[in-house]
Amino acid sequence: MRVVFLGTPPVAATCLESFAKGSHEIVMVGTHPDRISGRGLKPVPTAVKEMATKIGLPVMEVPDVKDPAFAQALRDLNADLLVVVAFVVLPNEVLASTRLGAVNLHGSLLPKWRGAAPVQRSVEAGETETGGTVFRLDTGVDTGGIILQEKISIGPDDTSGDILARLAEQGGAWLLKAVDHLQNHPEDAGVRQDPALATRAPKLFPEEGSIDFSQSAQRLHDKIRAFHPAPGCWCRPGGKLLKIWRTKVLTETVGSMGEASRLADGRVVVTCGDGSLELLEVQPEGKKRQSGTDWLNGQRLDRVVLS
RNA sequence: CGCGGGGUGGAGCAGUCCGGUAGCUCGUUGGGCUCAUAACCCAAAGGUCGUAGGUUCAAAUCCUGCCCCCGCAA
Repeated sequence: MRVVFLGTPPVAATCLESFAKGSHEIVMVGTHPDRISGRGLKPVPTAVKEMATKIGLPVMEVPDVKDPAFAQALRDLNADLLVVVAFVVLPNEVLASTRLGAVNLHGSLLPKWRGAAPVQRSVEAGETETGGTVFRLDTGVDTGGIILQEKISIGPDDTSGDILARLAEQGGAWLLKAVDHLQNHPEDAGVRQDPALATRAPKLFPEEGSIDFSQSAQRLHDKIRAFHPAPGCWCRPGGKLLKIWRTKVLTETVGSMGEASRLADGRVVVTCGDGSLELLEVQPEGKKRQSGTDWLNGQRLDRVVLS
């Protein structure tokens, strides 16, 4: 089939790479324009653009999906299907621009965790299982009929980054399978989602990563995993930002709540509301990531109040 | 020219404002103590202070250029 691929972040790029190895012809790759980003505010191409360029596919930058010119450009491509991974909500005119509409890969077991951050929210909730869903796009947010759904497990120490990598690894194959299916059954509208089971997965914001050490160690551990590798969880000992990247849940506690101190063997732990967290990897403002032990070594103190 | 922090033995840091012996917490190595140990005691090795110039009797420290790392913001 003639397909147009739409996507932006690294996960989508990895899916594109493996999807491109299938038998379908990718007639165009659409992605966000280069963004002013990073230190120095230079324009940076999206991961999808870089991947498309690398494997020699034509790229189209899409500043605004609601622009009629976009829908027209798609119609001109005379494609059978839009394959969408982590893009934006598409208007009807765009969905109608191909023969069979559009399919999307979403990082959850829909109808659970609809929205921008399904993987992060499921990790934060302490779930042990999630997955990927390929469904037919409609104008709602992740509401369309389900073509295919695959499960993956979430380990007790897995981060959002780990799960996203796993999804990206398999996403292309899932998309291929779904597109093959639609090629043979173009009329299949997919399995309807039960709205009663739907939950929301809103985007993570940096300020939401603030750590309250009165919460249980397990809950904080889940949150820290969810916010890894972005935007990160943090606290402000002495007013300066300290990111907490990796932790381990311990039952033993030392010192008072919110206080980081050294165990006899050198491990650094902070007491929480229920249990404690060993600080495996932290990052002071303006510094590189380092082990909790290294960090406390440099503090010239035996204990540091984190919050 | 978006804002800001940083580069000092293997690691994390102090010292820089107010130039004058290279310091702290660890790690490593050797020895000791111990039934034993990641604990404790003793000792040792290990540093062109990012880099190139400048000022000075003297520069980690003051001045200038360059390289590299990171946080915020988007």
